[in-house]
Amino acid sequence: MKTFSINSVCGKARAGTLQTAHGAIETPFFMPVATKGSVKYLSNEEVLSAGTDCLISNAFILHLKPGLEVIGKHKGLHNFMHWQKGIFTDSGGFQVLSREFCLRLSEQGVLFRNPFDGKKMLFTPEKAIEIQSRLGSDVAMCLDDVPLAGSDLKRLTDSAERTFAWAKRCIASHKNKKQLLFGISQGGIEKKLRIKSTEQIVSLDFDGIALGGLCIGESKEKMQETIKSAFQKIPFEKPRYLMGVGSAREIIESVSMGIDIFDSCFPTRVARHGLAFAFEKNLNIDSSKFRIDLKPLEKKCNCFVCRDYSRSYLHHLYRTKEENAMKLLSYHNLFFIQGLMKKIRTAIKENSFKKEKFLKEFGK
RNA sequence: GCUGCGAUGGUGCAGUGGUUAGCAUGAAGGCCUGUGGAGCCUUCGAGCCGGGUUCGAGUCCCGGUCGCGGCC
Repeated sequence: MKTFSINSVCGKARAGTLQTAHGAIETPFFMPVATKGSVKYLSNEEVLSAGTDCLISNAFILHLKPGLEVIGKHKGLHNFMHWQKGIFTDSGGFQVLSREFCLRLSEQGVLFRNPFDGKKMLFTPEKAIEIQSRLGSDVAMCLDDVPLAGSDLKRLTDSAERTFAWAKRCIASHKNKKQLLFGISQGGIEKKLRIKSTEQIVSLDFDGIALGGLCIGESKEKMQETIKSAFQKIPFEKPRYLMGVGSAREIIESVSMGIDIFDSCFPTRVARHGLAFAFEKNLNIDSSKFRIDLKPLEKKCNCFVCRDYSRSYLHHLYRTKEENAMKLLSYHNLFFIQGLMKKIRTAIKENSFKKEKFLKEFGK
């Protein structure tokens, strides 16, 4: 059965559906990040009502805590977190390589220290696949080697080669028929390397192709150039996933180039730092200019936060460090981005998607 | 009435007789993009008043004002 079908094309932008074990998900879509099985400050009911069809959780983090035994008792992550729509799992490459965990990186895998018991453990591509299979996510991601922004050519080359080697091991050990598996291309913003890496990943017949190691500090222009060069090698019919992108502007730009899937902690993280998305200009609710402002965050937004609460109240909650401020702002930002995605899908289907129009409306 | 202590950015504190007086918080602005839970950056903003000692005082001395405490 075909897992991905493209139903409409508008320029390079496409709208389609990704078939998963938990239903079809319309593309392009955005996934909020639920690393530990929860989008920070939001209940899953709220995540759903904000317009979310799919979220992304983290295999590496979840296998450390609560562990597969606990989640296994629930027969998988969907039941454990009571979320019956789509779930991607990130392998954990992004985390395990951080200074906090990583002891040594080798061809075999990543030697890391488990912070909960201090034990040294080896995280391998096979392990990443096994964990994700047992979590029962709809889409598993390969373990990849994510270089830091600004890495030199040698590091980028190593990372791309290791990612390819690991991708082969991931695909060889992936037996879960109900679960899709996406490969990840690396290569930073080095055009040749990125093209080569993408070519290698594409050669392995994954269910989807992700672009990794982007939007981590490089310029937006470089990121776009990189996406364009990678796209020379990704077949039209494959779902294309740009990892880590979540601002309205970058989403619009990327959709117009043909990206189908996004994930990012951006909307919810900036919410926790007091930034509320809006059409004219994003607003920092911390600013005292909102002390007495009876308007909603965004008058054209239909979310319950904008319907029910004033900027003044949200400013007060934020200033007094009430957790509700985090929740309400997170909800609004997620609703805002999911509203954008819905509008994008509709526009593509109606063949009226215009990047400039969307940027004017949403992009700051 | 006597006496002790104190007085430093809006707020709470630090400090040394000697360059641009620190820190926290606050205010203004910016950032955050495959998240270990409220982070990061830039800027703004001050020594109660009046005398004196000294080359030089926020710092030492005298007087005053205000605040807190004690005593009669």
